[in-house]
Amino acid sequence: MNARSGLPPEVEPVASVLAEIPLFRVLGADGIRSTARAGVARRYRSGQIIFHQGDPGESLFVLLDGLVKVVFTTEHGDEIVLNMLGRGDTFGEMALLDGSPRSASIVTVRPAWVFALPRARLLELMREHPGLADEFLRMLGHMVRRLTDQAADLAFLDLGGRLAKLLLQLADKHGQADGVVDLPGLTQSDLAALIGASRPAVNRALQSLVSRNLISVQGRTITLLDVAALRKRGGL
Amino acid sequence: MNARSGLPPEVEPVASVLAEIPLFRVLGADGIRSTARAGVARRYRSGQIIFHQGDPGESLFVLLDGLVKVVFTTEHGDEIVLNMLGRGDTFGEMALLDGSPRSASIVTVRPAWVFALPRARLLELMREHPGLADEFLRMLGHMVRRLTDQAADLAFLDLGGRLAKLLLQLADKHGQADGVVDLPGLTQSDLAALIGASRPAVNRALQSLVSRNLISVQGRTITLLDVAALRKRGGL
DNA sequence: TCGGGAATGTGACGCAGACCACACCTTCTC
DNA sequence: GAGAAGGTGTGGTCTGCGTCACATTCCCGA
Repeated sequence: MNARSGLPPEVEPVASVLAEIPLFRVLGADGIRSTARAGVARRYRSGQIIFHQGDPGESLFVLLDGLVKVVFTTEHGDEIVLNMLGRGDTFGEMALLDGSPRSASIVTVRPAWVFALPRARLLELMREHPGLADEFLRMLGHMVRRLTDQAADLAFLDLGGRLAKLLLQLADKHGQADGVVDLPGLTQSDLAALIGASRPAVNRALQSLVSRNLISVQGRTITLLDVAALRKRGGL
Repeated sequence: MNARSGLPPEVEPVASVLAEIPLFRVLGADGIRSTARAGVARRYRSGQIIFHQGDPGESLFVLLDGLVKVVFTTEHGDEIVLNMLGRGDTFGEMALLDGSPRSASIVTVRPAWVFALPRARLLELMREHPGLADEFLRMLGHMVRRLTDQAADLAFLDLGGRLAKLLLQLADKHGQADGVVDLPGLTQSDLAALIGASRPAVNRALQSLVSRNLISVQGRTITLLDVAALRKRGGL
C-alpha cells in the first residue's frame, strides 16, 4: 500500500489549512468545515505518484503540505516538469472541467499531505457558493498565463536565462525570505525538466552563475546572492 | 478609423454563425438570437489589430469569419504566435475571467468579421444558462492542454518536427479536405513565430519536406502529400 | 557504520539552428 | 503599369547545448 488512509477524518487540521487558501476562503468557516468533511486526506512519501497522466480523474486535490511536481510525459517517454506545487496549491483541476483523463502526473518530491475532494462535491459547493466558481476561473486564467509564459521562455530565453528565471520563481514560491532555496529532493534533473534542458547543461549553467557570484550552492541548497542580476539574466 | 461600425445590427446573420458554435448552441435558438442582439459585429481588414496585449478587456470575441493570429509579445519585442483562429473560434476569454489586461494581441491575417459580447452580458447569459458556463470551462481546459502540448513540443521536438506537426494542425483546422493548406496572408515569418524558430530556418525546413515529397509548395499554398510521414516526423 | 546507487561535476565532440547578408521575386499601392 | 515594400530562397559563420562518457561525491538504507 502506497498511502495511509486518511481515517479517522482529521477534519480540524484539514479545515485550518483550507482556510489559508484563497480559493476556499470564499466558503466561509462553515463551508470550509463541511468541505473538509466531504473529502479524504492522505499522506504520501517522497517519490510516490499521486496520480498518473491518463488516469480517469474524479477529484480535485489540495496539497495541504509538502512538495510535488507536475510531470507531463510524451509518448516517447520524455518528461517535462510543468510546475512545482507547495502547501495550499491545488491540482487535478483539469480533468474536472471536462471529465477527460488526467493531463499530467503528480509525483511527490517531499513527503506530502494531500486532500482529495470528489468532483460531485465540488460542483455542489460551486452551486451553493458562486464565488467559488469565480475563484476557480481566476485560477485557470492564472494557469493559462503561466503556460503562455513558459512557452515564450522556451522560445526566446537561452538555458541560462530560463534557469535564472526558474530560481527566482522557486525562491519566491517555495524559498525562504532571504533568497535561500532549499528544496530537499529537488535534483538537478528536476531543474532540467523544468526548463526543458539536459541535466549536464543545467549543472554547467549553475556553475556559471556561481562563478559570477549570482548564486551560491552548498549541497542541495541554493542561495540567491544577486537578485537584480538574476532578474536581468532571466529577461525581467 | 480602422473598423466600420457594426450598425445596423445584422442580427440574423450573426445568429446563424453563432448557432454553428458548440459554445453557444446550449443557449437554444432564442438565446442565440438575444445574444446576437447583445453584442456588436465589426469587420476588419488584413493586418489590423483587434486588441493589444495589455489593453483592458471587457468583451468576449467571436470570430464570425476570417482568420486571426494570437500574438504574445515579450518585453523585448520578440513575438510568438500562440494560435491561429478561424470561423467560429472565440478569443479574449482570458481577460474576462479575472478582469486582468489582455494577455495577448489579436491580429487579423485575413479580413475578419468579429462579434464582441460585453462581459456583463456574458455573465448574465451564464447565470441563465448554466450549460454555457460548463462549455466555457471545457474550452479553457482545452486551451490549457494545447498550451501544455506547445511547451512540450518546444522542449522535445526539433524544428522540422514542430513544423510538420504545425502543418498537420493547420490542415486539420483551417485547410481543405484534401490536405491543401492555402492560407493567404500567412507568411513564413508567421509559421516561424508559431513554432518558435527563425524565418530562414523555417524556409529550409519546408524545402527539406518538399525534397522528401512530404509536402508541395506553390506560392503560399502548401499541400500535404504524405500525412503519415508528417505525423511521424511530428512525433505522433 | 558501511556499502552501493544515485546525484553531481567535467571533458570532448558534433550539429542544429540562430544570426547576418544578400539576391530574386511577388504583391500591393498609387 | 511602374515603383516600392515586403516575402522568399540560400549561403556562410558561429555557438549553445545535446549526447556520450567518466570520475567523484553524496546520501540513504540495511
